[in-house]
Amino acid sequence: MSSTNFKHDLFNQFARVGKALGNGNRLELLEYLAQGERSVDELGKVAGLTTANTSQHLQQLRQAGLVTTRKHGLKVYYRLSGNDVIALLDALRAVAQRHVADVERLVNTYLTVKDSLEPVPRAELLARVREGLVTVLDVRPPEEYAAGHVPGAVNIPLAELEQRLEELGQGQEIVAYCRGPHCVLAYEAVARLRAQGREARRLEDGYPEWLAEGLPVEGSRE
Amino acid sequence: MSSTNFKHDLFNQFARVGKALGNGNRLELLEYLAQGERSVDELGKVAGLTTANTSQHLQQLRQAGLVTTRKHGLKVYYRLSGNDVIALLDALRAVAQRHVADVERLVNTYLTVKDSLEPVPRAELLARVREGLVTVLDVRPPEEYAAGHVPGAVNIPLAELEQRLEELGQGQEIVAYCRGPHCVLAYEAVARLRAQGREARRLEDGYPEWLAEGLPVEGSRE
DNA sequence: CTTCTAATCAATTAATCGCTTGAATAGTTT
DNA sequence: AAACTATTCAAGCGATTAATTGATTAGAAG
Repeated sequence: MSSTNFKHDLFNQFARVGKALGNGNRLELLEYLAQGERSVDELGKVAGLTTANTSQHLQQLRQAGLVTTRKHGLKVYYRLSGNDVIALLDALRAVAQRHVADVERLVNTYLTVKDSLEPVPRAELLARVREGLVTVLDVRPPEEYAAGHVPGAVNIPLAELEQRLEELGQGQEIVAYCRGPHCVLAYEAVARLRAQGREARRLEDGYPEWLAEGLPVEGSRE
Repeated sequence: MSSTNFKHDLFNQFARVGKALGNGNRLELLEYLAQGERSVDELGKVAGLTTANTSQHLQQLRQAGLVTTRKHGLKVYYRLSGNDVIALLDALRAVAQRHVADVERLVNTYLTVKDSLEPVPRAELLARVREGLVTVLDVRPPEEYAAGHVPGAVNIPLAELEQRLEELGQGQEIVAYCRGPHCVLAYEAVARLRAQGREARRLEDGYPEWLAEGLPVEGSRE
């Protein structure tokens, strides 16, 4: 095999991964899987796709090496192949945010208006959690919280936030997080908390990035 | 706009970048551009594509925000939009190498047989260069070397390596590098140097990663 | 001004992709 | 065993992609 053929073959293989990332629904599925293992049916429901369509997209992701499966009874559970997939997703999103004008505009008009403050770095949050100086709020759905979360985080889905304010330590700053760097839930939570007179900020990125950095995690995920 | 629509729109925009990465020829073009700015014609020649085809692929990359252009006379020069694109390419290749069996096999059967030693970390090479304890060999084509290279690196294209051995400091270890983590040229150079009784290793990854890490660089690139 | 050159544009064609639909497979429950 | 369920498979159809070809545009050189 000549080195040119080698290079072509190799880069075509790399392109398989790129192709898998070239569909919005598949990227959404990857973000949901970054919260923890899920079955096809569950993924279809949360992503708003039919089971058949979900299954086909997952097959694509699997062939590209981005997810792995295990079977239990009738159900097939999918999960990310490793934390490096989280890093890849983050690199993709970072490039898109910096260089794709439509992304910048979407983020500015939908997210930044809700919270324009700098997010709290993970290392800083970890230190403050250990000193009990902050309340951590996880606004994801309960099953995602159960799969794994920042130690000591309180899980309150957005719809219940106003009714459960007293569960969040009085007089403490609240740091909210969600599924990733562009998750509306955390932005919305921070806006609502501030409207109630609370001091609130977002955690930098989301739970998957906390996990990928090797920081301590609570929950059934390991 | 509902948050579901926002999410779909946003992830579809992210997918634009993914799509751009979903073609082997485009990934090769990105790797060549990571060495420095090039014109369409030059890129077509080095990638083995027609100018028209090259131009179309570059348009795709440009619409995805991965490259930018400037025009000088008849020529249009393309360059990467930023170092974060290098990081994205590396994340993609890393995931593919770890999770795509065909990549693993290609790398093992074509690269690892030429050099199975651990590459030299960039920080270590930088320290040893400053102490004059090592010879750095850049095996890329001269125009890529001229666009930017590791300080003090000697540029010898592979075809001239055996004839120009005496240009490489006697009794010193040689650290060779090339275009990126899977560049055949550095692997081949190390194998040939060892066959000549020289002590030789590869630099971890390649020049673009050196640059992206903010380490000192020589050449017309800035 | 004419000729040449680099890049882009536009159209064509075959291949691939995404979604839907319904059948098939494999496991569980009654 | 029959009925139910979760997932995959297979086929169909419209949309999109990649490479080629030739025309067009814009700049340089003679």
